[in-house]
Amino acid sequence: MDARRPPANPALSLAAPALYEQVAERLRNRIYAHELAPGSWVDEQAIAAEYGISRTPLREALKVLAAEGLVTLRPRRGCYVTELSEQDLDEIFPVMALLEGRCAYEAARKASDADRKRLADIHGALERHAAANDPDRFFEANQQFHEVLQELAGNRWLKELIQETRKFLKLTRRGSLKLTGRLRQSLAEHQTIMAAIERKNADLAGRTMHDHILSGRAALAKLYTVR
Amino acid sequence: MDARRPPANPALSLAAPALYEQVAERLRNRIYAHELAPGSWVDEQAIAAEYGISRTPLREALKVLAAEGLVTLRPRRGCYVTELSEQDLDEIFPVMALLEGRCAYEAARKASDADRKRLADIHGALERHAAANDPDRFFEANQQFHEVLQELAGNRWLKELIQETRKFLKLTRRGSLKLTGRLRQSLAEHQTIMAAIERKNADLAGRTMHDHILSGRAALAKLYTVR
DNA sequence: ATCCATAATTATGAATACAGTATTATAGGG
DNA sequence: CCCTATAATACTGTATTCATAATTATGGAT
Repeated sequence: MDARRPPANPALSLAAPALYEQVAERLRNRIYAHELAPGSWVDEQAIAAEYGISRTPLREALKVLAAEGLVTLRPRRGCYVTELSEQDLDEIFPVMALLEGRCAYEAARKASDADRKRLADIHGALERHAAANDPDRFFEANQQFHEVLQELAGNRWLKELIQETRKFLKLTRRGSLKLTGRLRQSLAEHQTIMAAIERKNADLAGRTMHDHILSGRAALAKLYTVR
Repeated sequence: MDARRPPANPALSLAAPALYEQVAERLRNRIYAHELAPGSWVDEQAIAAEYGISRTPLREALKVLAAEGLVTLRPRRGCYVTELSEQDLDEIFPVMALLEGRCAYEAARKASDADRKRLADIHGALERHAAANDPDRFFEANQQFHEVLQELAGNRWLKELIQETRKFLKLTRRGSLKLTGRLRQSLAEHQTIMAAIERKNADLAGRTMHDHILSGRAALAKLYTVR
């Protein structure tokens, strides 16, 4: 493998995303929306036709999704949407709690006054949406809160592992925030986390975040048993 | 997306791996061996010709490697082997320490007497190879030890995150075990871990494993500065 | 001689075509 | 009537072909 090309300076590419990437993104969303249901077969020809593309970029997109774990490729059998078992969830959430807990710990350690202000603002939005009983916006603000923490933690790899793990959680049913009491409980947990961060108590921030995630697992479990 | 196919019972596939998978595996090994050097351009045509295949499965393999992070695909520019900076390593190792630490913790909690025996056996091999000053076999046994811990921890997702993170570490230079004293130090750390597991002290096992990984980072850093 | 504009080349991205295998349908026998 | 064996079909996996963008080479101007 000789360098027949120049070093090709590593300037960041801001080129238009490749077709396979766009397709992968669209498929991700359809999977998250359960429009492509867990366990179901993915019909290459049908989707290619629907998107007005050939199977080539579609298949490349499926390879990406397979590497992410959202679909499973069975040789000569085709592509199937990944299905998570209850046991999977019981295993994923603790890992998520570990990662997000560390994230909160690091964020609490490293946050500047300005950072804390930013977090407090988002937390304020969280409180408003909880008061208004608006699960969708609460969800939005919640996600924002977690993303800011990931930024503040300042570890690109930690962040990526979290986001990758989150992809799996997106495979599950949504709506646990709509359970009676869950919104309020989630808010209370966030208040504890926020308080720990403002007091610059990293250990406490980490621990409460850890428990917050596990609490999310419990809520999801209820969602499955209740209805 | 109607089910034009039957449920297709989810029997595990033991079919021959697809060509793109084999190619991905070969490329991974070449990347790990630095035969494809970090930062270098990957010549699709040359490799396709070398392997006697068309570009199609090769490109699919590259998509997989890109999703794993081993290569970077720049639209219309081609494929480049990922290059890790010192800062990347400073960020990856703590995450690895977190994951492996938890792994050791869980393994120590859950291990049966038979499991501890198995670990002790591998640890024994570790001691022999250290005494014989055989870094390569020490490396092998070391990897085995960690893999067994991952099994014992009993969390598929934790294991997968670790292995995925390990892929990145494989991008770095090997041979830190050949540094004078490192083999002995690594063994000493393993002895502490093993002792904690035998005493069923999960907290200690987790903490010592955590520090063991960070110690690996320090050794790697030396490798870069010394020579 | 250096720099810029333009032409030629080369590589990537995507579509189409083909081969081989798994699945489904059909026919025959128990 | 059901089960088995065989043929037909459909889909996946791979190769080939084509279009387009990026890179390199060439030639001319300053």
